[in-house]
Amino acid sequence: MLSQLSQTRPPEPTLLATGPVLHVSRGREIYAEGNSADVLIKVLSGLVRTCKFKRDGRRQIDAFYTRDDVFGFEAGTLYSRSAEAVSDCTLVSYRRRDVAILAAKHQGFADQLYAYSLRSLVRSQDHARILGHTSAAEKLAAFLIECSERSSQKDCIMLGMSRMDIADYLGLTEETVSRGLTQLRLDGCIELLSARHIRILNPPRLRELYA
Amino acid sequence: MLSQLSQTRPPEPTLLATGPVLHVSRGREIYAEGNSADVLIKVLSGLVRTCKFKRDGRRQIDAFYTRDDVFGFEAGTLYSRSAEAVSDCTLVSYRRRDVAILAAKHQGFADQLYAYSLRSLVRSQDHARILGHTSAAEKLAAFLIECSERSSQKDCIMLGMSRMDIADYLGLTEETVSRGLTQLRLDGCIELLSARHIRILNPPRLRELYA
DNA sequence: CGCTTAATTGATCAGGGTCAATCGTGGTGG
DNA sequence: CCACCACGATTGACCCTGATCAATTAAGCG
Repeated sequence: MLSQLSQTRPPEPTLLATGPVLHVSRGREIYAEGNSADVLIKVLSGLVRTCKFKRDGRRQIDAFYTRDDVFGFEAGTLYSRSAEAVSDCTLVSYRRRDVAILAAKHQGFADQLYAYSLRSLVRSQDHARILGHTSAAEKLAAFLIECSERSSQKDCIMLGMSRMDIADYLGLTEETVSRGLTQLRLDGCIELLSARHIRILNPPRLRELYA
Repeated sequence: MLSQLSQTRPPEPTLLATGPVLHVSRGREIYAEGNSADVLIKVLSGLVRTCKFKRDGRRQIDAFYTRDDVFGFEAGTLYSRSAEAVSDCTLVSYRRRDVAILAAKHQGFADQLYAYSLRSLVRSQDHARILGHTSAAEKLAAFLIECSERSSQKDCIMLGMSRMDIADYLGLTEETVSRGLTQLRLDGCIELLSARHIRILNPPRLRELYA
C-alpha cells in the first residue's frame, strides 16, 4: 500500500534479510504465550504453528507458518500465543527494537513491515472465515484449498502437520478430520497418495461443493 | 511498537482526526466485496459489520466496529468483505493515497497507522479463537466477554445487533444463540434487562465456565 | 523385524441445525 | 389512547452431524 511512494528512492535493506539463525527441532517451543514479544521471526525452512491452550487442556491452533512467512506480530508487549515447531525448523529472528529503528530510517523497510502485518491480518481473517463454516466437510475443503493455494504445485499438497494439528486448526476432532478426508476421497474430490500427501483431483469442484 | 521512537519529535497530525464525514442509515451498504479499496473508514457513531456472503446465501460476519474503530485495511487493492451499517452511522473516510503520503512524511502518523492495523489483526485473531470453540455456550460466553471488555460499563452490555447478526458472527443459528442466552440466564450468569440489554452477573464465573 | 506413533474405522450419544409455532415489543394509524 | 401490525426473539419437536469412547489398521523408525 505504501510502497508505491518509495519507488524513486535508493535501494533499502530488504525486510528481514539477515539476522541470527536458530534451529528448533520438531515439537519444541519457540516462544510461549505471555513471554515478552521481543522478536519477529521469519521461517527459512520447516513448519511452525502458533496456538493457545484452553483451561480444559484443549489446544487451538491459530496459524501455520512456512518458508518466508513472518510471525510474532503483536499489538501489545507480550505474545498472545505460543509458537512451536511442527517439524524441524530453521528460523531467523529480529529484535523488535532493531526493526523499529530500521523502519524509522528507511521508508521502504517500513512499507514492507506494514505489508507483512497486513498479510498476517489476511491470514487470520481467512482462518476465521474457514472456522465460520458450519459443516466439517466445508471446513476441510476450505483448508485443503488454502493449502493448495499456498503450495507451489496447486493440485498436490504435502501436509506438514498431523490430523490432530488440522483438527485443532479447524475446531474439529482428529476423527472427524480423518472421516472427512475419507469422504472427500470417496466423492472423488481428492486422492490420498499417502497420509500426508494429497492430490486434489478437481479444485473447482471442491470449491463448488464446499464453498 | 514504533511510537516509542518518536516521542521527542514535534507533534504530528493525529491519525484520521479529520476528513469527509458520511452518514449511512441502518442496513445500507458502505462498500461491497470486490470494490476498489480506496478508503480507510473511522466510526464516529453507530455500529458497522463487515461480512462475506457464501454461494449458498449464508452470511459470515467478520467483525463489528464501533466508535473510534478503524476498518477497511486490506493487503490487496480490493475489499475482501462488504461493510454495512448495522445501525445509523456517522463515519469519516480517508483516501488510502492520502494516508500513505502522510505516513511517508510523518513518523508518528505511520506508527499510528501500523498500530491500527495490528489492532485489526488482534481483533481477527480473537474472533478466530472464539469460532474455534466447539460448544455454542462457549462461543456465546466468549462473545459476551468480548462485548463487555469493549463496553464502557464492564458488567452491562447494550447489544447493537440482532440475534441473527450474533449468529452469523459466531457460526451458529439465531435459534441456538437465543437458546444459549436463555441457558446462561437460567444458570445465573446473565440477566436480560431487555432483548439487547444484558447484565453480566458474574464475569469471572462466565470466564471460568466457558473459557 | 518388532515397536511406537499416527491414522482410520466403528458404535453410541449429545448438541446444534432445521422447520414451525408462539410470544413479545416497538411503531403506526385510527 | 388504544388497537393493530410487523418484526424480532423465544420456545418446541425432530433429526442429523460431529464428539466421544474404543478398537483396529497403517506407517515410520530404530
